[in-house]
Amino acid sequence: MSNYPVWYEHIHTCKQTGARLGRVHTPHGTFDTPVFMPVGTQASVKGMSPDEVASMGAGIILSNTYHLWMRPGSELVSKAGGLHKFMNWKGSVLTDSGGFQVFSLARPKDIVEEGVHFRSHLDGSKHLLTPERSIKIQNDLGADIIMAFDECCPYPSTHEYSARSLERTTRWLDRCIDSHRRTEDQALFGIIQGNMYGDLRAESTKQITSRELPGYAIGGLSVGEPANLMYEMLDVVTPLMPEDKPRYLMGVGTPDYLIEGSIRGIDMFDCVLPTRMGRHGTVLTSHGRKIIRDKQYAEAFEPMDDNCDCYACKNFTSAYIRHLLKAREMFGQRLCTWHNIHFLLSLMEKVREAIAEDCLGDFRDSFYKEYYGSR
RNA sequence: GGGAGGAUUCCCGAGCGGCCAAAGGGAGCAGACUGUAAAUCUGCCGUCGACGACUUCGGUGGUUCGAAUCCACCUCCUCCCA
Repeated sequence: MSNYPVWYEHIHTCKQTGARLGRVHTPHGTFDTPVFMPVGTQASVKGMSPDEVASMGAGIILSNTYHLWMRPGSELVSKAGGLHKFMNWKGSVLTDSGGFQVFSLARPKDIVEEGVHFRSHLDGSKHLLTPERSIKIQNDLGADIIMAFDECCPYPSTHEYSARSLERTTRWLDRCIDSHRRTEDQALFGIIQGNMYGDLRAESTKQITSRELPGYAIGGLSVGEPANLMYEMLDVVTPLMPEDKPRYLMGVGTPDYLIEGSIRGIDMFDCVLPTRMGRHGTVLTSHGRKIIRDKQYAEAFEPMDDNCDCYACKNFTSAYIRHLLKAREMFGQRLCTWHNIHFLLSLMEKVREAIAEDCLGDFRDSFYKEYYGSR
């Protein structure tokens, strides 16, 4: 069917919006797109067992090169038989390259042509992460999809810096391609950068997609810029991307971004938001965000979301879950996480149905009406 | 019966003459969270018509320009000796 270990099967394009309905095939199964990928940075979706995550319908999860490199070490994971076996996840896995850590780690970081000098957040020890090393680690981890080592430059950044950063990301991509050793069962995705500059985004897209790869990602968005700016960038980039490869918008996960991204032709999304927010006591519902920890839910003897059929909503009341959260019982965090992941997975399912029926625009309108409310 | 210590804002607990509406915790309240250094972080937390004013530190009186802080008595706790 394809020369790649991971390939995209296009099923339908929404006549109303142009959104893509598809299916991605990997060595560990297939999943329908647009898809939301829960994040399990340290080989675990925080608080959830793999069975629980799978039972919600997740076909693919994310994990992280940097974290697993620092602990327990990629050789150990390799010895264990790879990430899938190590964590007993039977679906697909995507590993991020550590590129995002270059951007997010709040400590002196030295970005040079060779790579990035890091200090471990665990013990302060010094390390150098390079494109070659990132790929080697990801080869050891054994995910189905691995990501190029890129530089995700912050917002705002100057045009000049963003341009230099973009060029470096492309050079790093070539080094990733050259050092990739498991091309038969691991698909390497390139990452488009360019910050918030249309011309740079276009240039980066041209450069990255000129390399023959099984998929492409858009990085460096959703880093604090206004929503309109992100949509503007997507409108520049997605039309320039090949139609026969999956398109992954990195780090995006609010319901509105997922819908708007889908409309703009994105196939894959990931975000820590549902798990982190869940642990912090906030849930996404069909009626908008609810800080379930707040006093207003103290006597809410009803589900967090009356339109939800997740384990938490089917079995427990807001009042009970609020109590668990206030009492710092971990089950409360688990239930909120459970609900949030389920919420986004089921949102994507509805998005896919709407694409199939050529009415994603209508779906968006009715979803927003309910989510943001007119109350 | 004798001796010693103590009572501080919801709780614990600093403070020991002015810089004290009173440290610091906890609890409470509100908010943030977008390729996870995040079971985290931030703000508020005496009252008010609030960049100022007013009422507080067991009670009542004193000393002092000025007291949660010093003195006297009272109330209540705790501990030690009989």
